[in-house]
Amino acid sequence: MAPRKLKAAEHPPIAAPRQHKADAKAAASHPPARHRPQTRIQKEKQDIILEAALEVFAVHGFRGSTIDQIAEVAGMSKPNLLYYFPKKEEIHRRLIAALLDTWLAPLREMNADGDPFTEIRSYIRRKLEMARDFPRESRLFANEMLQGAPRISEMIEVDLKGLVDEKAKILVDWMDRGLLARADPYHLIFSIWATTQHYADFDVQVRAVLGKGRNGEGRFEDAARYLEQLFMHGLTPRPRPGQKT
Amino acid sequence: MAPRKLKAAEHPPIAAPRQHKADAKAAASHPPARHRPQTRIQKEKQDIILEAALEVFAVHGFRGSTIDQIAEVAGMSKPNLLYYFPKKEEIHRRLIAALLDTWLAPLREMNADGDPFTEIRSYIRRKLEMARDFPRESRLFANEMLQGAPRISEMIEVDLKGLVDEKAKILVDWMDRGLLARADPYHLIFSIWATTQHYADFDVQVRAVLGKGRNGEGRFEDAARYLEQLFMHGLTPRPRPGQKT
DNA sequence: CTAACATTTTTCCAACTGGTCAAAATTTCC
DNA sequence: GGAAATTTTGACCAGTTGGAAAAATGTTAG
Repeated sequence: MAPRKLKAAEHPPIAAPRQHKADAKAAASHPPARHRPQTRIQKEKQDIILEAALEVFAVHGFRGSTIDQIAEVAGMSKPNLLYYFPKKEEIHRRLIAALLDTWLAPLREMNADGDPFTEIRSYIRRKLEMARDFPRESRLFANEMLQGAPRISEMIEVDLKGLVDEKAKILVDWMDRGLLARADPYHLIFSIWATTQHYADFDVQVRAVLGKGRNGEGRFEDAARYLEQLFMHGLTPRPRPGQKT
Repeated sequence: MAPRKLKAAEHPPIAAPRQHKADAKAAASHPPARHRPQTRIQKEKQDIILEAALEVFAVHGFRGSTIDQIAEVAGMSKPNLLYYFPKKEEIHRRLIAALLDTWLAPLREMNADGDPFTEIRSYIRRKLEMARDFPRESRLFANEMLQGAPRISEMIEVDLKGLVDEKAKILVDWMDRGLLARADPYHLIFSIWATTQHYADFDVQVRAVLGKGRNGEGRFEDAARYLEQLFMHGLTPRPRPGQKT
């Protein structure tokens, strides 16, 4: 199939919080979720706050961001914001929780039954689309990693590692069947993460280097083309002398 | 030649400040550099401070770091620290200035007269060594980028862009001569930056995914091997049907 | 030794920070 | 319409933050 070009993907509210299974001490949030689970208005306001928080946290990190900043971006007073999220940490936690899920979705889609190159190409494109369409999410994630992931160590050690282990197996299987050049599957995945997220996290640098020219929109297309070439050629199996089968 | 393994590179004091050409208002620093340029002791203390600041800034970013933290790591009182660097921003500025220079050194070494693959392989290895030996510097840089490079926009728009433009020309020349697969030289450089720096900036993630096994030391070796393969194969010129010459 | 200078510590401060609380304004429900 | 519940605001607070001032403590050259 023709490589579908990086189209403007629908912008799902990536930051939308989702209830995580809290059974016992029924949700620690103050006024919301006491008798009735969620008011329509409450959810709206919370989303506005999370949106604003994403904007701020993505740039300044957790410690570098202030509730006042977030409140201002959200267009409400600080006490009012604190009415919905009694703790600064709670906002951050909600953002991160929602993020990781969405962030790993593209990798989850990598299908063992598909053609390796089609799958990998699709994965790269999806990741690149996410870097383009959700740069703030990417930066939030990067910020967290830079700080040593103090707030999500468990998540990356379980959910993320689990998923990567699973997909690494698929890659190795493809390699075993000679459909893909033999290479370290983990580092292969790392390299896809790195090259795609780079365009979100280091956007300023990319823009600066490419100059003020017509790169404004073209850079993601160019990146897609380049990365596709790099990985497709780089991972094409080549019969080497002294290899069995 | 046999691929020299990633050896423990000498640890040059990357953070060592260097006087930048300030001619007029002779250096804004308070007590230092008034009559005599620099006392031996002053330089020592400044280096200790810069070291500590690197440690802190690299993790928490500019806004998220406090002078108290830096002072504590440096083993001195806050006012004492402020005696050497009257402004928090000044510390950061010095770090960044020294950093960018060192950071671009590997790229500067890429030699137009060398063999393309040797040059690129060396570049990748050097960058990977830097990610391994100077992760804090890498994170400091990443932090600055994430924030939109407010303090170094000029540097990246001039020095960095200039250097990349120059090296991109070399790459294109190699491609023209059929020594290297045709590809966007800018995105080629980006991909090397991304894949190598990833091991410093996302170290926690890399460690978590690779598991608690024997990866502790091996991951940089594995990464080097993998990246070498990816880029060497990915950039090998292949005569395609319908291509002139 | 001691005056001149360099360094360090103590004290202090105004602005900012995350967060509380009760009163006021608004919305919801009957 | 009005009582009850929800949302918003203003005043406030204790701890932190970047930084200033000045006194106290070295250090060094004559």
